Amino acid sequence: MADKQKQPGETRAADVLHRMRLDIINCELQPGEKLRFEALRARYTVSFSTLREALSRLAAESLVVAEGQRGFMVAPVSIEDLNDLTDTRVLIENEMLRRSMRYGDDDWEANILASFHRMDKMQKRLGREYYLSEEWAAVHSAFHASLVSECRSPTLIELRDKLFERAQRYRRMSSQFRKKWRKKDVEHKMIVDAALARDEDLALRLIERHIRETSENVIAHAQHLFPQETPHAFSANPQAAE
Amino acid sequence: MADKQKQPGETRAADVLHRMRLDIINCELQPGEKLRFEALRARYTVSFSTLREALSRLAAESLVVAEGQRGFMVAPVSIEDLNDLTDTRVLIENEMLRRSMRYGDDDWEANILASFHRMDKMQKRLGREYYLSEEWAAVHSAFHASLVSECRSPTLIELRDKLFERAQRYRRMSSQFRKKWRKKDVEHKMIVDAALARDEDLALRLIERHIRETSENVIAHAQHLFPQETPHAFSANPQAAE
DNA sequence: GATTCAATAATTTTCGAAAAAATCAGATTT
DNA sequence: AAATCTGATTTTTTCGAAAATTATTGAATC
Repeated sequence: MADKQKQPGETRAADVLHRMRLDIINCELQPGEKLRFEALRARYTVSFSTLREALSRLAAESLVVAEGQRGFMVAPVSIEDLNDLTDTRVLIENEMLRRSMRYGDDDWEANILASFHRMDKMQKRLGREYYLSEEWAAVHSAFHASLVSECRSPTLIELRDKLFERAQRYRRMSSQFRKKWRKKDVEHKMIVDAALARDEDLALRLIERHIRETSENVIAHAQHLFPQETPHAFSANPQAAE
Repeated sequence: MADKQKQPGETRAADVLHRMRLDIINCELQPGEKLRFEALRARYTVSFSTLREALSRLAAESLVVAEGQRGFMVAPVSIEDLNDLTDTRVLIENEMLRRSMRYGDDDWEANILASFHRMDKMQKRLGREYYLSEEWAAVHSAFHASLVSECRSPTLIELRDKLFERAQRYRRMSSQFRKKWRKKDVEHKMIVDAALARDEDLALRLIERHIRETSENVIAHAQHLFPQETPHAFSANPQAAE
C-alpha cells in the first residue's frame, strides 16, 4: 500500500503505470470508478503530468476510459464486454496454441511443465483460498503464457497479454462467487497433456472450454446478483456465445 | 505544416496524438527515427508533458518504442514485422468479415456500396497518383472498415483499426515501388460483390489475397532495395507466409 | 415547481523551469 | 591503440504552479 518501489533502469511513469494496472485488474480501483487526480496523486505520490501519462496509456489498453476534458474513469465491466472479450480471446489463443504446437521444441515443453508445476505446487500450498493471492495470479498467468509462447508472433503475444489482463477482473469476480469446483488443476493438467501430445483438436477444444468456463460462471451469477440496476453497466443482453 | 488546429470539445494532448499518429503512418516521421523533445515541441507547439503523454500512448499502439530513460523513437519497420502484422491482420479480418456477412443487414450493404463508390470516384478523379493523397487513404480506410463493421465486437474493431494503421506505413512503401497494377479497384469490386452475395468462402479468400498482396509487393522490392545494411531493421529472414 | 443565468468552487489540463540521467569530449592510463 | 575516467553538455524526466474547463450553487425569472 505504501510506496517503497523504486526501479533500477526504469522510468517513474512506467512504475506508476504498472502499479495502477495492477490495482485496476485487482479491482482495488473499482470498475467505473471516477479517477480524480488529487486522490491518485496522494496514492501514488507522483505529479499530475506523470499520472496523466500513465492514465493515457491505460486508456490505450482499454483499462480506463478518457472522456473529453472531464477526466478518466476505470473501464466499466459488463456482460457484453465479457462476451466480446471472451470470444476475441478464444480466436487469438486458439491460433497461438495451434502454432505453438507446431513450432514448439523441447524447451517449449520443458517450460510448460515447469510453470505448471510451479502453479500446481503453489495452489496446493495456499489451500482453499489460493485464488485471492497475487502470487498465484502471476504463476497462473505465466502458465498460460508458456502454452502459447512459441507462436512466433510478437504481435499476437502482445495482443493476447493485454486481453488476458483485461480478463483478469472477470476472473476475480468469478472466483468470488463460485461454489464447488476445485477441478481447475485437473483442467490445466489435461491441457498440458494434450499440448505436449500435439493433439491439436483436443488441445484447442480444452483451452476454449477453459476460457469460456470463467465467463459463463460470471454471467450466471451476474444475472442473479445484478438484475439490471447495477452501479455501472452489466446491462444484460447475454447474446448467447456462438 | 503550421498549426491552425484547435478542437471543440477535445483535449490538446488528443490533438497532438492524432497529428503525430498521422505523421508516423505517413512516414513524415521516419521509421526508426529518434524523437527528440525539443524538436517535437517546436513542430507541434506543445509542452514536454503533453508530448510525453502522446508519445506514451503511441508506444502502447506500437507506433513508437520507448526505451528506458533514453527517450522514444518511431517504431522501425522490418520484414519480420510486416509478415507478423500481415498474418495477424488476416486472422482478425477474416473472422470479422465472416461475422459481418452473417449479421450484416441492409444498412451494412448500403454502407459498403456507398464507401466503395466514394473511393472509386476519388481514385478516378485523382488519376495516376491517387495513392499519395491523404484524402484517398481516408476513404480507402473507411471502405475496408465498412466491410467488417457488423462483426458485433468492439474489441475486434479496435484491434483491427490499430493493426490497419500500423500497416499503413507498409502500404505507403508498397505504392512507392510498384510498376504496373491499377487492378486494385477491380479487386475491391470483387470483394464487395462476394460480400453482398454472402459467399463466405470467396469473400474470405479475396480479402486474404488482397491483404497479402501489399505485403508481398513490399518484401519483393525491399529485398532488392535494402540488401541488409539498411538504416533501421529490415534484417531479412522472409519466413515464407504460411 | 421548473428553467435560466451568473458567480463560485472543484477538477482537469497545460506549461516551462528544475532535477535526474545519459551522452559526449578530452585527457589519462593500461 | 584500446580502455577508463572525469567533467561538461545535451536530453530526458519530473514537478507543481497557473490557465482552462467543467460542475455546483443559489438567486432571479417564467
